[in-house]
Amino acid sequence: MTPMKEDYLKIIFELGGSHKKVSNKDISLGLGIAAGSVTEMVSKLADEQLVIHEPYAGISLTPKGEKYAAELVRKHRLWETFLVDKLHYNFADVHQEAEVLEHQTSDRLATALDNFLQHPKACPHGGVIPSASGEFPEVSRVLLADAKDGEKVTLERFLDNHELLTYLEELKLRPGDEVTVVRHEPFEGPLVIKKAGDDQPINVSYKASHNIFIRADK
Amino acid sequence: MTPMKEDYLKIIFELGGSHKKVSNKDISLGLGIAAGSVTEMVSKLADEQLVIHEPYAGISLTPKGEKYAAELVRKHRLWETFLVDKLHYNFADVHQEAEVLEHQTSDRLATALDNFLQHPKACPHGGVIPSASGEFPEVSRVLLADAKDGEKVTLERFLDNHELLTYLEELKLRPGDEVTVVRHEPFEGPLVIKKAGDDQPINVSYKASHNIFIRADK
DNA sequence: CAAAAAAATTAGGTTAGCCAAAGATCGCTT
DNA sequence: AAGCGATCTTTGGCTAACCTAATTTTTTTG
Repeated sequence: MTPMKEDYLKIIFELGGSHKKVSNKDISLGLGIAAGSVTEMVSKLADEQLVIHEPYAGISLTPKGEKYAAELVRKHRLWETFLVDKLHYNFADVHQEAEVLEHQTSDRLATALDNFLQHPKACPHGGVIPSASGEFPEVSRVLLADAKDGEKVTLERFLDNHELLTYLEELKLRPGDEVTVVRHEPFEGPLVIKKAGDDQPINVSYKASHNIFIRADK
Repeated sequence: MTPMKEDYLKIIFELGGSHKKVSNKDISLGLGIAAGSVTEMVSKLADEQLVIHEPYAGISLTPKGEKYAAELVRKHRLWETFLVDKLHYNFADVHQEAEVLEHQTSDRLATALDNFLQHPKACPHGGVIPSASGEFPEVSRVLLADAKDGEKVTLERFLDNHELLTYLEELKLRPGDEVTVVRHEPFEGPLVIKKAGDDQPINVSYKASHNIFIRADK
């Protein structure tokens, strides 16, 4: 298994999990790799029984592929937690470091890290950390962008992207925050929200609102 | 810079430092790569001014190459220290993990690790950790094997080899230990030593005594 | 000191992963 | 239901590292 194959598995996992099929284009855009190259790599992963590829229809992980991807996500998020909790990195900056370390992390090292960090449940931007055997609880796939005006929701998880996290750090938004959706501005304009207990509304860019997952407050 | 180029720099550093020229064959054997491939890679490194290659004569590091190699050694040894001190790895097992992590370690991460570890001077088996700028003090090249009977010395550094380190761990010997040499058994027999404050003598195999560097106690 | 042995270099070929561009397929809109 | 645009696959080509085999240079030795 090479780092690039691992990146493909991870992005399929993140974009679709086991349920949803992912398109070639999603992967192409997500990894910044030409569509033709994606087709080629996906067919290699299919040969290894890690994904199922139905040409023109979509790509999804096999159970084996999903387990592998979850272990990678686990390693990634353990590193992020380490960097923030122990090395005092700021939470927007950990992704790049973790992105390369995850590919070089043995299972033994992941276990040792997990012990050292005292078995964290989630990484700094809200992603659940899968177990050593690749199990992970169901997670929200509902976008902030899709919340109705007036709805009250909790921010669960931010996509792990440097610009996004920097932006959200500036807006003082963190996983776990409770917010009320005020309105959706037209023409891909910002989403206006209010943090619980806060008077000032916050404008969240259209793009950012598609990179934040929420859980509806009961 | 790719991981493989880094491995070439490191082995040239370890086999020859700045003083000695290293042969194509040394590198070929050390990395397990065919001689022809070594020639090819060395000429790329020469293009980048990291090594000087005089065909048929030998290969040596430029100051730039030496600095780069020392930074890699620094990263390697910081990881080893982390694994032993924080993750409670046993000191014979850290080399392989560090070997891969070192290539994925940004300068920023190395600095953060160094702070977290409180600026260790040496790795778990006694190797000096170069500074962030690639400087490193002169190091003992005196073998335990060459100490005189009755001499009192400090163990400074063990070669980074898994079998050796496992053996020394069983003997409960560590860098920094003060020992008195009792006698050299003949016919490549063991070296008998006593640890300071210990009554039991310890037998150190002939071969191991040639892989341990010492500093004479004043 | 020439011939054989050893070491290094050059040459030709492979694989993994990438790209751009051409060609195939799908599906939406009219 | 037909065409057009979007998406996907195929094709041909590139680069980094590797290999083996052939050749060249250096060193050793009879």
